[in-house]
Amino acid sequence: MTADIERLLDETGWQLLQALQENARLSFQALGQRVGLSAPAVAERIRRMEDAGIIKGYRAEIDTALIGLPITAIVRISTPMGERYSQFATTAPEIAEVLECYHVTGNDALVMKVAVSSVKHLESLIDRLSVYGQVTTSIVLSAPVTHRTITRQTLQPPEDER
Amino acid sequence: MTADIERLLDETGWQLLQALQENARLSFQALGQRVGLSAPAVAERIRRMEDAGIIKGYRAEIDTALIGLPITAIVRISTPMGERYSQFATTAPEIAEVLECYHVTGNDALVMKVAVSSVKHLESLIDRLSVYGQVTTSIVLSAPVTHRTITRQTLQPPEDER
DNA sequence: AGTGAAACATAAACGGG
DNA sequence: CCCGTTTATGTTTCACT
Repeated sequence: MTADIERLLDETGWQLLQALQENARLSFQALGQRVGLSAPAVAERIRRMEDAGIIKGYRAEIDTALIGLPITAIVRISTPMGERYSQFATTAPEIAEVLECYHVTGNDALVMKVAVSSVKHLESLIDRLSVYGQVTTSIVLSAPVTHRTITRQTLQPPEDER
Repeated sequence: MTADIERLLDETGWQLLQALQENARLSFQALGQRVGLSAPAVAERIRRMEDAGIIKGYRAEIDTALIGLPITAIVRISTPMGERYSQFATTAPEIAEVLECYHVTGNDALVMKVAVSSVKHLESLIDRLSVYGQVTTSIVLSAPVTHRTITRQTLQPPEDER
């Protein structure tokens, strides 16, 4: 963490980040009231956090189940893939059903979160993915945590665990 | 998908959803220009999508690596957990490092995405989690896809796969 | 469901401390 | 680095279609 970024993350910076994680459409004025700053001051701080790359963007969160994608699954692709990995890294973004994709250590080279409209749709997706390695599919039953808000606290493991 | 919701998801509705997934801070006026509607009309449509639950919220996306959480990992907890699962479902939201947590089918009862500040921090987290079952940890090396924008197309598997 | 205009609120730009 | 003011934009309400 550069000194540059550390300077932005004082108490006020964290309060702004937290507020924007909870509701990204809050006005600068509303944000200012929460943190005790004027709207222009807030606007400047947020612009700097955007420029520094701390804030990567603002996104509406959509209920996939409600709009016709009732099944969410975690799909892992294991098997040594060799050069097929770099190929997959470029094709993954083109598979519409893949909401998230991670290249990870360990036996499973790839872990993905996917959303599909039916079991048949899931089957066809698995077929398409099995070209790249052995596919393991786990259907999501429930999600106790979806998008945890990151706070200053998240960074602070207990004293003896840093 | 109820008829109620289907009515909101015409061409314009999808365009608005897409725009808000890309930039949740766009003004109603700016959105209106994109979709060829007046600002009040856009405000109404969005309010209805919020009320229907299609839009669950608006969140700032934070770069975890930049703010002191350089390690992201996918953690799975396997092992039959029996009644310990329901216990975990309530404690998971209290573990600050857990960004997402899913209860899934298959051998691994739980899949989580976590962010930590160091290897030592990761170790301590794994220790805390191992109470609930056998823990498998995969460190994220890269993320070819992080938050895919859901479009109408996502819903439309090829003809013979519906 | 959508428009256009008016009243109101918020944002951006700029100067001052 | 923050505040306050001014000018430009954006939001909301409402009468009308």
